[in-house]
Amino acid sequence: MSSSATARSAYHHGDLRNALIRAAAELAREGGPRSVTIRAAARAVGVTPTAAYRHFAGHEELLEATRERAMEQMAATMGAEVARLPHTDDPLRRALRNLAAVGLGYLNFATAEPGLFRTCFTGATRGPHDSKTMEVWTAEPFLKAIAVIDDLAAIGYLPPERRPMAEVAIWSAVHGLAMLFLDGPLHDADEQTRLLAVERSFEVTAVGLGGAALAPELREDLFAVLRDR
Amino acid sequence: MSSSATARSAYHHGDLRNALIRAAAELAREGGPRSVTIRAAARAVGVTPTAAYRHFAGHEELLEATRERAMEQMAATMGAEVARLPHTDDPLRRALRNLAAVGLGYLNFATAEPGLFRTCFTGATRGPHDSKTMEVWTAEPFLKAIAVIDDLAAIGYLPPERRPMAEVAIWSAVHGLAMLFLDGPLHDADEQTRLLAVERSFEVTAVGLGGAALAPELREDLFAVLRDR
DNA sequence: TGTACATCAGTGAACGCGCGTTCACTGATGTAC
DNA sequence: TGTACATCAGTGAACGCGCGTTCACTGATGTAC
Repeated sequence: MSSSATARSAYHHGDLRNALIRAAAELAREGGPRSVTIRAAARAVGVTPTAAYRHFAGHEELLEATRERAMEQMAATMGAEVARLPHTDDPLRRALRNLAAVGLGYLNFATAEPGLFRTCFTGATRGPHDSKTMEVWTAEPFLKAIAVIDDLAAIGYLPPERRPMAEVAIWSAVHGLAMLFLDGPLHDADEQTRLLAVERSFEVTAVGLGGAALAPELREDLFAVLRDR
Repeated sequence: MSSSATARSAYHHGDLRNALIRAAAELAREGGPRSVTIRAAARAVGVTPTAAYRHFAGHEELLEATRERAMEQMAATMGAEVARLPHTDDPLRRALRNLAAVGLGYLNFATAEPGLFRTCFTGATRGPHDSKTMEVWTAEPFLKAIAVIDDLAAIGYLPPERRPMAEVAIWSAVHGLAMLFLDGPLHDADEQTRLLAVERSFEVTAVGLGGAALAPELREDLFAVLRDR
């Protein structure tokens, strides 16, 4: 019985580290990264602050674990958006739909979970040469985006001379849009205005990458993906 | 003598409100918006924290004044970048150069003064219907950008059906790029990589807005603006 | 021109807050014999 | 199978910190007469 996860004694929690991370993520969800404190997390779990120091070196380590958890949830949202895409045999259409879905998932996560979204981008860069910095690109959400871009390159939509920094252009557009929704002038915009902003941003990016206007029929197909949130 | 600004008594400061804002801006410059506190600003000026309450209702009001000051400095950086543009009679070239210069000024400010840059986007949105929200668009930096876009529309580069949300697309691209430099994977990138990122982002946005590839000669002219930081 | 006095702009001390972190400790667990 | 004991994972109290804010106060200023 003592080894059972459900019937643990009150004194020995049994899974305190994960419980603290979960509590911290909930704090982040409600109040952003600033709300993530050792004391608050311990309080939520019903444990003494000191107990947390058995599992984390300090506050920063708890925050980092919370950040990773938030990243995972963001990747899941993005993945879900891609997964519900209708099937098509047209590789260009598929690649562009994927691009739209990935970006849409990013935006949906940002607006649905602003606290977690902000936590994703907190304390990522510490000292001048912290290894965390480059990790951002290797986090799951970004790997998803890069895979889509590779597809666009593979089918020739993105010619080799325009391949470099394509991820930067795409991520900038999407992340900047998210900031406009969260902290900027689009904060109180209605659904229609936001949709228009998403459509135009996506079109500008897609056209800018491809180098020519989208075929009207393709354009409509992609807008349909964006509308179907 | 008592009315002289230089020979004020030690007891009566004479310009404490502005002195506190200046001190707060310096704190923001060094440590971002989180470093802006009433106590620290008062300390820097050499005055009791209580004295600040003669000039500000509380901490939030000081932070807001600091934010406005940071915005002004950002607008000045952008304006300087536009001002040093070489003259040309070609209206399209001029409009696109202006766009490049405005964006470049934004990026230069972000990388040169990250603390102030972050302060610009802090606490901008309070409650659900705070009037501050919409003010972001009417702040000087954004008015500069909108004026440039209006020029692009006036000369026909931006046809009416693509005019809506053009400022969103542009601001997103530039702001997102700034975030990549500040907190993202481009944080430790060398000058050449950053320049490439700026060039590609600018090109993608310009092409996406215009709907067709840039003439090679025009493209080179704009890249020259970006290189000449 | 001189002076009484209202007003203005500061001081100094204190409050309560939540935080990160450390200390000596104790109850629970599981293993060696 | 039973028990002594090392180890593990918590408790409870306390520390110092900087913060926002308030209180009763006092020194400086300038204006009415």
